[in-house]
Amino acid sequence: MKVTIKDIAQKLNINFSSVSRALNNKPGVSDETRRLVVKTAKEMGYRPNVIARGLVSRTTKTIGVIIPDIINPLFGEITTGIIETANLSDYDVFLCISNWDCDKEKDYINAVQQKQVDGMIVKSVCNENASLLESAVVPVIGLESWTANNKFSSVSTDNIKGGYLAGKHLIDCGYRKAAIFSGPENSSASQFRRQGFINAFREQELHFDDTKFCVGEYDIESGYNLAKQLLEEHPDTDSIFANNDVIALGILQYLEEKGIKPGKDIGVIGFDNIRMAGLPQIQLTTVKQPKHSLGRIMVNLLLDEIKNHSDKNQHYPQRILLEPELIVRGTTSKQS
Amino acid sequence: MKVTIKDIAQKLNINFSSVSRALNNKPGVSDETRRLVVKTAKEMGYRPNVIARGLVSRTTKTIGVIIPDIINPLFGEITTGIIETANLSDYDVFLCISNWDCDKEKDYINAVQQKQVDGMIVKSVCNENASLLESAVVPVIGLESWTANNKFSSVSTDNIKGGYLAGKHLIDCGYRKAAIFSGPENSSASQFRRQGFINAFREQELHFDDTKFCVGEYDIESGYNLAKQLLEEHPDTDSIFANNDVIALGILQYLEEKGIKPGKDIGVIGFDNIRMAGLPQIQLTTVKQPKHSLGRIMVNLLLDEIKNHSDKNQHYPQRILLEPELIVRGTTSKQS
DNA sequence: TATATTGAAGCAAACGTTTGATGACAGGAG
DNA sequence: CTCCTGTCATCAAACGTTTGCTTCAATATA
Repeated sequence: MKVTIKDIAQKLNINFSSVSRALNNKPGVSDETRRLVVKTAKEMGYRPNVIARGLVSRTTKTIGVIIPDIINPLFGEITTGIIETANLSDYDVFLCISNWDCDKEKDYINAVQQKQVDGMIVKSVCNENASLLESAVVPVIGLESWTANNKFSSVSTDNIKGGYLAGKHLIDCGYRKAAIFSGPENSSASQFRRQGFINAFREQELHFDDTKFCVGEYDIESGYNLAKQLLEEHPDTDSIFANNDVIALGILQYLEEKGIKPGKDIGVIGFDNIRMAGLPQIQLTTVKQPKHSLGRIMVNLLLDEIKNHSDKNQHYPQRILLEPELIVRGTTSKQS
Repeated sequence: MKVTIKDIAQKLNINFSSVSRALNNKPGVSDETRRLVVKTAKEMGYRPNVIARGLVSRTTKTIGVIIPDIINPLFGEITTGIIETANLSDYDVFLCISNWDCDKEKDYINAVQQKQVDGMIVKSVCNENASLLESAVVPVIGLESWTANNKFSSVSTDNIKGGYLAGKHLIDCGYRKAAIFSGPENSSASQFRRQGFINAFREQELHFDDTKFCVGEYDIESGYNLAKQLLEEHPDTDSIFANNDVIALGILQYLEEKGIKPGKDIGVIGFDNIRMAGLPQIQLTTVKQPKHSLGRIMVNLLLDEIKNHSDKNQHYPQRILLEPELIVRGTTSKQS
């Protein structure tokens, strides 16, 4: 049976509030009773019921995390960063997987609030939920969800710069007929990456052919299918910027099957720098995101907002941008 | 401000218990008040406080999941299966990452119980925590943690059979001087895989050289390092059974760098069948685990035990074994 | 008409904590 | 000897629900 504060009090013939104060190191109990309480609490195997505590303190030391996918190692690493950082401050994490589904995301946003989380971190997959997030009763940190007049803070890799790095690198290598493979969302992330990419082309007074902006899913199959489709329709394409590494892996799969050599016959650059990208068999050129840092910084920001949540008026949404980094490997190379 | 059941009651000038009954479709309220309550509850944006509800119902509709690593896609897929299945029954998931650390695992086991989870799923990384799990106040399902006299149920791929499939396949291909690369744990999983593997050798009256049972971590680097070490010390090794695909990827990385052709010069077989294993550049022969099913079945088993948790006496720990499947790809082939 | 039956509403306890208010008692100052 | 101060303990309310019990009026039954 679960032992409560009252069980301890009864056993010691004292009032249960003394037990509470003793256990929480609050003043108002003599050293002797305190020692005694602590001792018997341990003996009886007492574990505070944090949900009862939460009822009165109105905090649960829990944050909700809503992400679209946990199999993609990008989110795996970000989530690891989130959980590790949260744990340092004794917070636990409700993990929810929206599976890129807008309705499911909406349900989760409501559900975690019902569970009285102290705050949430959301990688939103659609704009329709923006107002739901803005009207949340707890602080919200968005991952890659900055829009012009955001009501909540957001952390992201600098996607414009990341896109630019990708574009610039392709140009430097001599590629001129590039394509972009984007994920499904019309989120800021993919727009910014595209924008940065095109900026790089403009800067050199080069033209990016908009018909080569291809939208698919964020998975291997999609990369494979888009590559097939694109290269059949536009065989002159000389390079592809995949919006994430998983898509790029799909591209590489198609190229391998067709005997097209990435880096030689066609340039491929990804985004994220998941671990697989560095394998010698893959050697994917990519733009690195500081994945663990993203998680860590989001949590720190969130905990800070939780702390100051009472004085609403002094809350200004922040936008934090982390630096991307170009990682050059074998799937791109100087064209002669 | 958060709106409570009492706010609604006050607005409607009725008692708050009627509101509760109305909202929960319990008898004892007239249809008219029920309609009225439901309507104003919606208008006022009422969201039940599930933790207060949990205090009285003594359940939280939450399960704790403790796994060692979320970046490995194996656990990513299992976790996805867990979360999706749990959600179907309106359960949420506390996700904890032990990072293969025994102490951290212990802390988590205690922490999730304090948070009053209704049950937990644990992939334990060390035997020391067995008693902690057995004395848990809530049902526990182990992932790959069956021992002779288990007190809690456990779900696992049939690792003996999986090991056997791997061994048999290597033998069928003509490999005779095999090595095993194991993860760190002395858990049942790795022991069973080894045992099955050796059974296959015994069955053919072949000898497995025990000095080639190598213990490392479950990551790419470890696979790389073990491969380097093994092949320098035992250059006659003709095949390696990696206890998971990530280790195998590390092996392939080493082989690639050395110009050794997997499947031709040396056989490599993994375990899990993560998605990367099927990439044409990788083509890793492996033993497939039904990852999503593992998650699903663990949750169903757990929810069942939660339902019947009251009558302790009729609780018999079950052991559920799922079928592994050999997936033959390019890193093994018939030797002449 | 008197009594039993029903249905709807209200009351209050309980879940396990935290915490402000109150009380008892001792020791020190005047 | 009285008054004040401070320490430690108890009391009780509160957090937001659920739920058993009671009350009350209206209706049905005899």
